Amino acid sequence: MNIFKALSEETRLRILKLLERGELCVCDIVTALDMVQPKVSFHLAALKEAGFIKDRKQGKWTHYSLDDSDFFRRFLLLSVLERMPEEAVSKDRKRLGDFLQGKTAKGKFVPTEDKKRCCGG
Amino acid sequence: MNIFKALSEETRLRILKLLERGELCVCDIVTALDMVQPKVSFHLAALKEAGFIKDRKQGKWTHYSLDDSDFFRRFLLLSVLERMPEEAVSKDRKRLGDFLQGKTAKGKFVPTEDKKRCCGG
DNA sequence: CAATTACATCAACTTTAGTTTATATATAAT
DNA sequence: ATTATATATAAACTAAAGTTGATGTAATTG
Repeated sequence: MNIFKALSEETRLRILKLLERGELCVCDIVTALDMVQPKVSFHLAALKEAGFIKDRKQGKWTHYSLDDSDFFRRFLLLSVLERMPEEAVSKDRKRLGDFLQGKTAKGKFVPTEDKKRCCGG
Repeated sequence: MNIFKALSEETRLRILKLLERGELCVCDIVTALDMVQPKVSFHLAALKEAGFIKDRKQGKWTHYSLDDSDFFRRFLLLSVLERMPEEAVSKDRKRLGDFLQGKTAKGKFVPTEDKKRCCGG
C-alpha cells in the first residue's frame, strides 16, 4: 500500500495514535476502537505494509508498535500524530485504559506475556 | 479531500511533477498526460481542494501552479517530487515540451495571454 | 486431547473513488 | 450574432477500498 494512502484513513490514524504510547496487541486495539476484529486486522495490515508499524508475535498474541526505522515515515508519523486533535481519540484512550485496567490483578500489573487470557481477562 | 489521499494517486503526482517547472493551463496538462480533459480537471480539483495547487483564471484559461503557502504541504510536495523517479514523468515532459514548442511562433515564444488559441495553437 | 483464545484470511457485500461521455458556461474570435 | 475554444460539471459506469460474517490456524488452557 502506498505510503500516503495508508495515512488517508481515519481508522488508521486512530490506530497510530493509540500506538504512540507503546506496543499493543490486536485485541487491545479492537477494544479501544470498539470495532470488529477483522476490520482492525485489515487496517493493521495496511499500516504494516506501508511501513508505519511492525509486529512482534508472541504465543497467541501479535503485538503492534510504531516502526520508526525509516526517516521519512518517522517524520510523517510525528506530523500526523501531532496534528490529530486530542478529542478525536479521547474515547479510544478511555476504552483502552479501562480495558488495560481490567487486565491488571488487584492493581498490580501483569504483563501480557504472563497472562493466560488477553481479551476479557 | 484529505491531504494524504490527495497524494495517493499516481495521476495527481504526475501533475504535481509537471507543475514543478511552473504554471500550466489545463490543456497543457491534458496534452502532457495524454488523458481526457474531464479526468484531468477531476484530479486538479482534488489537488486544489487539498491545498497543493492554486489556480489563476485569465480569459478562457485556467492556469494551475503549485501552492507553497503552507509549510507542511510545501514539505510534502518537496518530498514527493524528489522521491518520484524521473522515468515516471519523462514521457509527460516530452509531450509537454513538444506541445509548448508548437505554441511558439518561429522560435519566438508567445505568452499564452497573447494567443488566441491554446490547444493546437 | 477437547475446548478456548487470538488473530488472520476469505468471500460477499457496501461504499467511495476514479473514469467516461455528454453537456453547460464563459470567454473570445470571426 | 454566430461559431469556436477552454474548462467545469453532471450522470452513468467501472474499479478500488473498506466492512462484515464465517471460517481457518496456531498456540494455550483445562
